[in-house]
Amino acid sequence: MTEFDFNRSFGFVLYETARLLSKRFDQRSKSLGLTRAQCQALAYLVYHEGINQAGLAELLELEPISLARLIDRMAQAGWVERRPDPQDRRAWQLFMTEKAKPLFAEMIAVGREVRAEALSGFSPEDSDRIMELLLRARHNLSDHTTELAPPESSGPLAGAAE
Amino acid sequence: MTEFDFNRSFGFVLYETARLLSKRFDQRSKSLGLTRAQCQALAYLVYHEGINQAGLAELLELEPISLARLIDRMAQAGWVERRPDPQDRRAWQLFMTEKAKPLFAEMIAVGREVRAEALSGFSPEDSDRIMELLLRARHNLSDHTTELAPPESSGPLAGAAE
DNA sequence: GGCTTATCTTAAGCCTGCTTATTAAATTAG
DNA sequence: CTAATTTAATAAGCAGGCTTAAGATAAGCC
Repeated sequence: MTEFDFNRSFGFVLYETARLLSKRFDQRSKSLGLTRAQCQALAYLVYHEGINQAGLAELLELEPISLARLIDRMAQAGWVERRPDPQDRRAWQLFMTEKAKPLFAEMIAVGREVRAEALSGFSPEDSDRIMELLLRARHNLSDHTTELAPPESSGPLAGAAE
Repeated sequence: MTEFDFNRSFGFVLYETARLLSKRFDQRSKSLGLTRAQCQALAYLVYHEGINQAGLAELLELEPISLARLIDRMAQAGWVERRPDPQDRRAWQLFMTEKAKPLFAEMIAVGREVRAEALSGFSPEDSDRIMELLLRARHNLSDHTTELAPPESSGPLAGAAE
């Protein structure tokens, strides 16, 4: 009779793996002054300048209030600027500051290092496979599961996704 | 020229998937009065009665202080009891209370539901594969990467891992 | 116009995790 | 035995999630 092997419980394994990876990212990115969550928010913001908080929260799939406080800290640190939306007095338009722009190369390098550590010993096929399977799982858990995956679109950081 | 597709960045995808799944678990387990993290701690505790906090933190791969406050809340709620270790006056021995024991079946059911949602549309091979790949990644990110995976051991909840 | 509903943001309060640092006790070195 | 080191637990302070609820504005309907 084998133990309920929580060490092999899907949810626990997934959550721990993500937490350990996030911890590694934060350790390595500490010199940047940006956390993993802030990097992610900035990453989306680059391609959606002027988006409001509700829209960015939608992209990041987190609650608007969670994003609001993330933006609070980033605005405080000078990475992000809030400008009033001239069309909608309830909303802010969000912009990266010039100060934040030089950080992209470093963010990408940190991401690459952490990914390499996590996927050490993975064949290219294994790496592709885990991404594919995670994307499917994320899609299943998403609130808007009817939407399609976003198409490859143009931008200044071609092929950098890891 | 394709965008840096953060939507396909390994770390971001992994983290989001885990967060969405954890959110689902907490939504469904709210009636239990236990969060995902508390369920996980209890799950390990069942098979390690009398373990101290440092040991349990090691099993869960989180920092001792993180576990200490988790245990604070669980002791407060009456799920866990701290008893002084007669051999070591620094340490507590941790025990599940009787009150907590009936919750296991429900915890497992919630885990099963959430897993089914996440892995909807996955073939059995896909399900096995994502677990295997996640376990390898977690092992790579673990602090004690030299240790082997734990063997199948005996216990009262055979084959329940999902 | 006026009412109702929906949307954007934030407040309050909570849980979970981290880093850093402290205290107390056990263990080891000399 | 004593001193130095290690270990168990906790304190303080912070980031980042959540739920629930509120305020302000926009949009839609009559």
